[in-house]
Amino acid sequence: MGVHAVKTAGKGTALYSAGEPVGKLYKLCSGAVMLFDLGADGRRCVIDFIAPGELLHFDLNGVFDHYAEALTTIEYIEIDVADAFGDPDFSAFLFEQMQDRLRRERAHALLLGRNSAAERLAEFLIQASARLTGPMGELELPMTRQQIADYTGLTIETVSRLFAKWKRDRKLQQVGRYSYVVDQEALAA
Amino acid sequence: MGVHAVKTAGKGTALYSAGEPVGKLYKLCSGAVMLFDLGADGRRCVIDFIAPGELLHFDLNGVFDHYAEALTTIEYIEIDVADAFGDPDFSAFLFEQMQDRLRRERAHALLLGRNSAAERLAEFLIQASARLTGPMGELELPMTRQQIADYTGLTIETVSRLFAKWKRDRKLQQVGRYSYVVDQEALAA
DNA sequence: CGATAGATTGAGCAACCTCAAAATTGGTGG
DNA sequence: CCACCAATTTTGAGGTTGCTCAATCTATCG
Repeated sequence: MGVHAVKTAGKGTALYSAGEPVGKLYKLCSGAVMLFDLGADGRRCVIDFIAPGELLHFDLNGVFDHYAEALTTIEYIEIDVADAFGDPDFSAFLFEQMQDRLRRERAHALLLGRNSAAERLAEFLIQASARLTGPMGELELPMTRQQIADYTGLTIETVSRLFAKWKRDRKLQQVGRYSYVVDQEALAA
Repeated sequence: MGVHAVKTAGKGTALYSAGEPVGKLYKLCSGAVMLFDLGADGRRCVIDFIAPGELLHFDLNGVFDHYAEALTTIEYIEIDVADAFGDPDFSAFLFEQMQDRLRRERAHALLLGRNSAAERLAEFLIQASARLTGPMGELELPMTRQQIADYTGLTIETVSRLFAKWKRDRKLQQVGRYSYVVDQEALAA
């Protein structure tokens, strides 16, 4: 594998779209990326949120079957698909990343299977805390209410109401535009 | 990879359980297997249904994080995890299987994100038709209503009511204990 | 033939969605 | 710095869907 330049993209940039031929693999270095899909009826479903160090997708050929969009200004590396099979170290990395992603997709399905809106959203916050926590222990949620709704299978209004309720109950504190402090104990109940 | 004997297991056999140390990989030869998870509260969530030719899991070490149970009498092969890395052919197979599984998990999440019960269940039948169709074009559903409910995030009663309604509307015909003929066109609407 | 697990059907209700309006935020330019 | 605009979020009221609870029906197996 050769040396790869770190590229930059602004918030809102579409990194790739469904239907485009696959060219490169992307490894996120900083910032956050959202992966999503569009149903036949235009309904959007958020598949996953990507954190630094993770690969965006695992398709080495064919066309993309989902969309990737930067939630913040990001830094990332492009990796040529030809490099993927040659390097045994990279193969091992690829395998681990796929395992991780399978686990997360499973956790996501489990979240969506939960019946109550409160359980779904609490589970989302707990999952997010494990991966998107900043240096000071605060949770960074650089996504809109709509995107949270599309990840949890709820409406934006339901998400908004639950956040408001939890703020009143001191289970959730907003400490910045996108920063929260979460009482995981309280939310788990 | 050496020669592996084909093993057999009866309907209802637990192939592995969450928490057990991973030993072997399993490739299904005939029959159907259900993968599922148990929430902290005992709620069961069906992750996937496995068809012949597919691997059950992709964990090479550590402990299982889900359960696998035979839905029918099955035949399968056990593969030693040590063989996985050596053989390049098997590595490629493993990679393809993981890609397939990621796609299916994604499709599952998309299904669960749909808002109406009818859409979720119709999507399940359409997905199942693509993978679990028998030699004569009939859909084999060797799972209980409860298992379908746990896969679609619905209750058993809702599943039962929708099946009954679709049978009345001739969108679904039951031709055997576990066999159906599906009018995919009609269900997609 | 009885026993047991699974499936069906019905009635009532609560949770969440829908629709609508107001409030807040962030960005832009004067 | 302030005014204005667009986008997002919040809040409210009402309606529907699907869940809950409960009883009946069916199939399978000893």
